[in-house]
Amino acid sequence: MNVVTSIPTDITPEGTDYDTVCRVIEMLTEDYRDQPSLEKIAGRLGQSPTQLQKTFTRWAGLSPKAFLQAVTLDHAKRLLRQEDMPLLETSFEVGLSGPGRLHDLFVTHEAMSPGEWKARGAGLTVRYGFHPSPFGTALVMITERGLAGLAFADVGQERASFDDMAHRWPNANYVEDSAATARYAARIFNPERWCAEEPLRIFLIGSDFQVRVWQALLNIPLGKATSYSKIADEIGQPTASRAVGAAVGRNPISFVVPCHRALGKSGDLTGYHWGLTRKRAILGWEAGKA
DNA sequence: CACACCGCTCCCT
DNA sequence: AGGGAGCGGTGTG
Repeated sequence: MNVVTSIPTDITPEGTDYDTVCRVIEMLTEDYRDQPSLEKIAGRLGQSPTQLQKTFTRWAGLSPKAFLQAVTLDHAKRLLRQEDMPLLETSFEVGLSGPGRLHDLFVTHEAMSPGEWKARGAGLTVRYGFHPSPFGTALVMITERGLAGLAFADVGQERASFDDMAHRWPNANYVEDSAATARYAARIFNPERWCAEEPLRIFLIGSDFQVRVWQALLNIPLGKATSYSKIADEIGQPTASRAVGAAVGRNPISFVVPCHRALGKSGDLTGYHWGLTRKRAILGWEAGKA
């Protein structure tokens, strides 16, 4: 791997909307037993309920109350119960990932060949950059064949996020190019720029099994969710739900490949590579877009 | 080959 | 609610 000279720190200003949302989520999950009221939460943040309302509206077009509802276990269970989940398109052909995604980010996907996968990124040039997002700092990685990586970093953890990603394709050549990646970030996190006519090109770098799991994730519409066991069914390996979980956890293109829409069968969130709080935030944000 | 490690699930207190 | 067993893919040696 090339030596990396440019890892910015602390590019996201403190006191952002996401920061506030995170703290609300954390308060709520800490003492979920005695559900603190909105007034109490606002008070603990040193804000008025009205201010909190404004923050959520700016962030996701959602009231705090609607957001809280969207991230409860009950709501997750309802998401899992729905029957209209599209079936997985089993072919590896390039094409739209699924029908009927009116408000969702459209993508076309291309997967690495098994030979390329074994090379662990040899001969691949990856350009990367850090950008602010509704969910904290995002690390965007692109190749000539499309978007290959999207990671998140907590404040001051930019280097750790980069290492996490770079170790996945250790033989690739990494070049800082935030001018190029900024265009991707701007589009990915702005729903007004999601359109079917010009789908976002993504490049799935993973094993055969992993790519099949990630393709299944692409079929989950915005505002919905599925379970690890359902994904296992869809890819034709109904007893492999645990392996599915591991593969979901290795998804290199967070958010765009919606691994946050995979939940435990009971509706538990069970895990997220970039932190459970972030998974809740993304699901809540999407509830405001669905 | 043999492990150990995982964003799982099910069954049993 | 929490523990244990069995599950399949992957990385390491």
